[in-house]
Amino acid sequence: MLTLPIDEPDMMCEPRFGANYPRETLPENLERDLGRRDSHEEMSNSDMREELEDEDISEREEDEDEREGEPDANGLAKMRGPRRKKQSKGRHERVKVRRQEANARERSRMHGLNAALESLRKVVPCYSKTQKLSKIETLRLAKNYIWALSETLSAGKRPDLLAFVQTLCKGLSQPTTNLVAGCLQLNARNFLTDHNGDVMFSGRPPYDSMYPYSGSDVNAPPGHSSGTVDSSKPFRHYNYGGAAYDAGYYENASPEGGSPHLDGPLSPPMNFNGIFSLKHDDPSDYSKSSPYGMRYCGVPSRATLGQNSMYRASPEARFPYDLHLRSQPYQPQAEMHGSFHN
DNA sequence: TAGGCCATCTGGTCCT
DNA sequence: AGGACCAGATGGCCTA
Repeated sequence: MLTLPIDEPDMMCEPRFGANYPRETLPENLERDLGRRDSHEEMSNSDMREELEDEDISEREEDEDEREGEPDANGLAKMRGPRRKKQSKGRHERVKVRRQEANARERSRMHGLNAALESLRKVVPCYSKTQKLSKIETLRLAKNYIWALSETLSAGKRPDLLAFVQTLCKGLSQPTTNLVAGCLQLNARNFLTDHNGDVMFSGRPPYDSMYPYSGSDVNAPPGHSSGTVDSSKPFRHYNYGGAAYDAGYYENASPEGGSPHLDGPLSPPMNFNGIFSLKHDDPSDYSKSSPYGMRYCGVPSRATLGQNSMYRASPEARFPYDLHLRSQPYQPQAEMHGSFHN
């Protein structure tokens, strides 16, 4: 549907998207519009403007002030109301051309907006060329992603996968939630979206077999009663891999409610160089060097992820997620790149 | 076929 | 005056 290539330079940095398109690019669109006109068909824009200016001169003489001519109920001509200019052919054409120029500008502006949105798609999790997130879902996911990363930064600890994904999926539609789950090779049914759009944990985390709890009850994460999970409460955090995580790390976590850790003037903290090794590579290299292994993950279809989904985490599966601290070297990203390649 | 998503057109408003 | 921005309307395409 885009009529302009989406691989434009990063347009998110441009203050005004539409203004980014030079006027020289407009005639192509404009000509398309102008091609519908039944007159001036062989005329360039400049030619047309010149002609219209000429017409303006004669217009001033030609246009006559006109009062509402229709007679009223008594048969008398209406003499009140604003004077209306008679629309000469030239004036009508000029208005038409101006409208078409405005349409072309508006199209360009929207193309710029879409290009920026496309570049946003590429930097949020679960980018797929074959299955694009909708505009609204892209914005929601981006917001959640920023929020989750901010939380991670402010906590200064390795984030919990499921809680991170829950934050990512908050408010997203079920298909998008499935998409995120698929990208992360999680079972989407483990974090269901309730009627409020809140994502709730409703099952055993898929990686608990990979990262068993250090506690005695291996079936119940800290904060949950043995063997049962209260899905009405936010998913809490586990210990895995021998590392302890705050039970309240994402407590009250909500992208809607603002970060509880970001009350200061520097909100949100974006100390990329201090904690994360954030690289902004060309999208084509994400699969090789992205600090976030979720990028460029291929999802073959919009099919709902079920219990038998190919994305279901298996004990052999690696932690499909390598958001990590510099001070905490994590397993090589190369192990999982194959899974995420688009 | 209904609903979601999208591009485009259009008129209004605001700003320079 | 002209351009950017915005929101409503409309029609096309796709999918469940």
